[in-house]
Amino acid sequence: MAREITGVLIDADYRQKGPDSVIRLFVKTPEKTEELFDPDFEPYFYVSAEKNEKMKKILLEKEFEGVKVKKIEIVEKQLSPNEKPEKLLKLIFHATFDLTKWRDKVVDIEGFKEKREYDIPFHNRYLIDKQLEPTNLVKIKADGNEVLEIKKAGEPKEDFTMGSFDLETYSRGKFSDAKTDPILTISYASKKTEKVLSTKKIKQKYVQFEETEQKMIQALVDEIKKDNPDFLITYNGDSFDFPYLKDRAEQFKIKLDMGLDGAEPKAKRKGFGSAVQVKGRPHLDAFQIVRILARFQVINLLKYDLESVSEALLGEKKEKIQAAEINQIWDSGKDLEKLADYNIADAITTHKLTEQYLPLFLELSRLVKHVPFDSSRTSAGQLVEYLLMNKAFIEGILIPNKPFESDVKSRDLSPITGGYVKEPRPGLHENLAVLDFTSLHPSIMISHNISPDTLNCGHADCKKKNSAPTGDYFCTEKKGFMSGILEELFNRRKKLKKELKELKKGSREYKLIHARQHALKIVLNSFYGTLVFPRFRWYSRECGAAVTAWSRQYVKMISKRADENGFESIYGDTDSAFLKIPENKTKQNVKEFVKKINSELPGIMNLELEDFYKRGIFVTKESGEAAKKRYALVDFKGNLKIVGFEYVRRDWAGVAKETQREVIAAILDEGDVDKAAKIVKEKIKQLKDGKTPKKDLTVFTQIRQGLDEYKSVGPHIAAAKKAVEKGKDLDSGSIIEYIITRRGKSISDKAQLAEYVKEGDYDEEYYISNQVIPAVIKIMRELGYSEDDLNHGGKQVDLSSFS
DNA sequence: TAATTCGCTAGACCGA
DNA sequence: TCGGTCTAGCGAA
Repeated sequence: MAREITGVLIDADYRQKGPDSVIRLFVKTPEKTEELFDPDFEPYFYVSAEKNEKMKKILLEKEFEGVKVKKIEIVEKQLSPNEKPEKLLKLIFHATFDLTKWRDKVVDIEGFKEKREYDIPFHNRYLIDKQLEPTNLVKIKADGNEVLEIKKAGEPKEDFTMGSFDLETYSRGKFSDAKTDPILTISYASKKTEKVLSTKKIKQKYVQFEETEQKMIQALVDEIKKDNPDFLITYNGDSFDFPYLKDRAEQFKIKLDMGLDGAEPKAKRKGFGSAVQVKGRPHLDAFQIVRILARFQVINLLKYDLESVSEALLGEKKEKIQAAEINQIWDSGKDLEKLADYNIADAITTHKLTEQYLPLFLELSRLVKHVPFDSSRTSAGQLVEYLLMNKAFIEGILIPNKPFESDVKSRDLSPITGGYVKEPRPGLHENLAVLDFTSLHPSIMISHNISPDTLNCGHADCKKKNSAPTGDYFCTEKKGFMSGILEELFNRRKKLKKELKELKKGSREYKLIHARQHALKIVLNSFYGTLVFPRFRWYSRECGAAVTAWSRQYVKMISKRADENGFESIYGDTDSAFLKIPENKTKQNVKEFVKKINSELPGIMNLELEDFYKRGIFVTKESGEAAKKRYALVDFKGNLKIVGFEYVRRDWAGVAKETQREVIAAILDEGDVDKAAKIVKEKIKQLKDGKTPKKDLTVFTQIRQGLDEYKSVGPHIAAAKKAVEKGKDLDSGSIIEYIITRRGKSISDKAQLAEYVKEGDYDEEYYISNQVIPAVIKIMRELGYSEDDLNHGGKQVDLSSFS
């Protein structure tokens, strides 16, 4: 009996049914989430040959490791945007692993020219070919659970539900080992319930006592099934909670059938690590989400444990309980309440965190046709690649292959020249205006129609009108494949931003549209970088080089024009110009200047007045040249903007960073150099007196290689190695928090993990000479102070003589 | 199988 | 013990 289903497409994968790989969909309807199969969709890839008919005959007979092709169609496709459609073979298979076998062997057949689209994951292939948008509605005609017809059907009105869980484990040795160490408590949180399962009795109302660990794990599974959330959320569940839970469950022979079809969580290789999938009830790892946000520079934190993230993103302070303390609480049976509170807080925080960012990832899913499981673990490359793959499919153009390793290597060896950074005029400046280009790289690509397929089109007119400073030029007659999609995305975002102004902040609609434009922003900003990413399918060195060459030309032009117009251009970095407004010029003059420039810029390119500033300082390096990418500004409301300096770096001690900030504030905002000197002297005195607290002495540095791979062992590596000997679990990726103590010869010798250091145990000489003084001296020097002046006597300098 | 290049700085390393 | 060079990390855009 045929029936019609309308619901939200929440997940997609495939199952093996006999010889066939069959697409499986999870569709959430108002009643329940349905598991459906689409048996009509088959794995395929393309082959072009010298003689198609002949090749077809040969291949139909062929058998590789006992596997034959299911059927072969002859289709017409463009091999690239500029080529005429031509005939080629579409090899269709029963199963994905048949395809995998064939794609390697088929290259050896005589007459073979090329293979294409042989490495698109089956579920993604399906979503593209059927033009479906995960997390949006689909309308399905089905016979039982078999899909007869499926198409997209707009946006859902309902929000998704989430359930998060978190484990607390015992550590018999140095750290928890699932082979021997039990799970102590498990928290679970959703909109409907908050509870902690525990094998010890704890008095809070939300704690549910279970006699054994086995029963506790079973209770978690039951809880998830009962609560039935759309998504399952963890913080670092990909690497810790799920692998641990699976290991323990196996030992107790418990089936973790928390998936919708009764399936157990399954680890899947993904990027550098692995991701854990729960079928039909997608598992989203909030830690992965946070990492992506960090990569896209949506957030920037000292470290990414749940406590730091909670405070920074939710504004909620959360106390961390160390593994040793968990053991102690458990063994003594004292303070079990504290452990339960901690455990439930983890689940609740994880839930809130995901709630905040889920809309963004849902929009990314819709935009690039990724299931949420994938979009929540994506990369810039993937986002752009899938957008282009989708466009290629729609236009009947074949997707380019991924490059060979040899190509990747050679591409790696010839980087392009990047943006232009003007050497600043060092010193203190008054009355500044900062101008910058809005979305410089995308706007250049759109305005100059930069795309691999418009490159050097052969038209004399295009060469005359649209040549990059590199000598390459781009077609002005035909819209480019890449620049075309960029323009479309750009216009969509522009429209959304306009809509946003009409909406009430905080409303559901506002959040939705905001997330949508944010998703577009992330993708728009990713295009240029992928162009020169060696593994990118649409890599084009010429296009990338043209973008930056034009960017250098434009930013230099602004600087020059500013000078010609009676301003003084003092600095600029990639897309900006810093102007000093002289006595005889006004803010209005700056605005007029910007307007004039904009009337001359091509296409959608736009110069923006970022802001006016009362004062700014640029400093001199040891070499005597002015330092780029380091400056501080103060606006007319007294707000400081500190860029590049130690203050914004996590690998400097808080005492140095804070002193630097206060010095900058005294000088820029109050114009009081002597106050700045006093601040420094006071901090030095505190250091000498041993009064500076640990937290202001801690330096954060990430380990970025294996501990044994380092040629040069810096303080963070030395501290980490010592800690590993004591049993800490530290490796590539860990962020080391260390302090320079008094014991040892070199700085590395003296470095110890902050958690092992007692208050007051620090090398004050190091913190004075290697932290505080270097952080402030460059700034003070611009105003006539020397290191001696700071360490010893006072010196009176009048600020007015420097401005 | 993590988008790019430009730039600054500290501290180890190494040979004289 | 010194001074130059190299390794390493992080930030700007």
